[in-house]
Amino acid sequence: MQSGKLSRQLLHALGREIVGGELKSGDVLPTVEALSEQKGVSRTVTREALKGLSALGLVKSQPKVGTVVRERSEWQWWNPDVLRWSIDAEDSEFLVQLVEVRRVIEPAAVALAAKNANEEDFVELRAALKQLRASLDNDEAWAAADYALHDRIIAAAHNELMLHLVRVLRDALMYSRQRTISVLRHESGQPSNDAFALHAAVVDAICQRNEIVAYQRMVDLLQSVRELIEKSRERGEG
Amino acid sequence: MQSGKLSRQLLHALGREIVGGELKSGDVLPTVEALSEQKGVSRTVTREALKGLSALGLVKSQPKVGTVVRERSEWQWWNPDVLRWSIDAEDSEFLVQLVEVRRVIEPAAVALAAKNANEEDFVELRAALKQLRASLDNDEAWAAADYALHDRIIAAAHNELMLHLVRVLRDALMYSRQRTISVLRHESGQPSNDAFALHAAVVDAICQRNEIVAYQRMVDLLQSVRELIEKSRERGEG
DNA sequence: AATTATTTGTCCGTATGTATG
DNA sequence: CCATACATACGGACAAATAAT
Repeated sequence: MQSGKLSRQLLHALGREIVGGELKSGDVLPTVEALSEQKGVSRTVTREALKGLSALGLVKSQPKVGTVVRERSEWQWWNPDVLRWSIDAEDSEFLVQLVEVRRVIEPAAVALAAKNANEEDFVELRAALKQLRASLDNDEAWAAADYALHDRIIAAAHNELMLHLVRVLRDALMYSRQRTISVLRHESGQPSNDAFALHAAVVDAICQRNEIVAYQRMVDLLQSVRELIEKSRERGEG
Repeated sequence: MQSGKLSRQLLHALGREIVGGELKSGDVLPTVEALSEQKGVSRTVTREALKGLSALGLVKSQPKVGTVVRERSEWQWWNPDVLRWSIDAEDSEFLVQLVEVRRVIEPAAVALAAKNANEEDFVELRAALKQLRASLDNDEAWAAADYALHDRIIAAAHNELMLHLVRVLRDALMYSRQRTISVLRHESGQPSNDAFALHAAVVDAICQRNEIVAYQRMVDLLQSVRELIEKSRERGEG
């Protein structure tokens, strides 16, 4: 019948219900038997789905009591699925928090890059910056070069944990922006000498291994992107 | 027979083998049949364990090919279990990265607190700071007050995602320090007027809503803690 | 291009452990 | 201490997918 992964489908369905708020903290899910019948799947599938929810901290299963939804504070927020379900829930407050976290995490990652970057990274960063400058006249090329540069910057931190964290964050933001197409066009800002200068300032600070300045320059950059997005919204493009 | 959760035990056993490096990227695990027999559990249990590993991004299962260990870049590093297994692996490089991430995340969280704290938070923060000052003559009370203050600071950021991130990070660090007892004694530094001043500077910056200064003051604080730990190690207490 | 072998994915009848009342 | 209800565990059978021949 379904294409493979029945348990994954059920996992996502239940995950969305919980994160979306249809099932609230303390609510008890139907028994494995009942759920299986409701969804038309076997107990094995249901059990695996509940196992998955349990691993994400969304529910807790106990004999006799059943499977209950846990507090939000117990959820594993930094799991990609949980993040996506949260975005799907269209909670504007959550989106604000997501953007907010990016605004402090990325500068922090840049500060780490300023600390850990080696000569090789400097070369790569300057090359990526050069590519960005060469893309001033092409929106698509600019977006690609912008993405590549940001990626290079994080990689220069030489920290697997930070790299993964920023990636999860970036993926979540990109997913959320698939919903507001007009913003997507501006996600990396418009090509301009000003925008380029902001990027160059970040790279310069890293190459000087100045953590504080690197942090501040990234804050400046994100701020400018934010202003561009807000302006485009004021013009009714949102 | 066994005490509940057989699948969880198997999940942890396999997780440790993978994260610990005994099973390397690309390695193929035994079939469900073989694993079940090896470990003396049913196929149901084995399947659930593999499902858990899959959810953590540690493995990928495909018909005919089997269950293969994925690249480190695919792992969900910010899952508490993955972090613990990584710490158990005794990879000194990983511990360095963990401490490093803390060194930039906590200041970032403080910067966020400086942005989002309200009057109520100011009152709470000043109270926590007062408590810290009152604990200058007692190591245990100091540690407790220090912990409470840091908690208050993060809470002032009013951001669920950041709160959870810092908590996961803190839990991981505390877990890793259960192994180096002597460091544990100094985890919050020694009570001193200098240490208190560093904390007060952080709180002051937050209350002035100065993100940059708050960030820098937290960097200073963590740096001083680091110096204390290093000194204690030089004295042969590590 | 088709067949086969292998392995995961799925289903379900049954048995056991455990906590509640 | 017993009865109940629920999760947990077992294992035999079948379906689906895919690599290799």
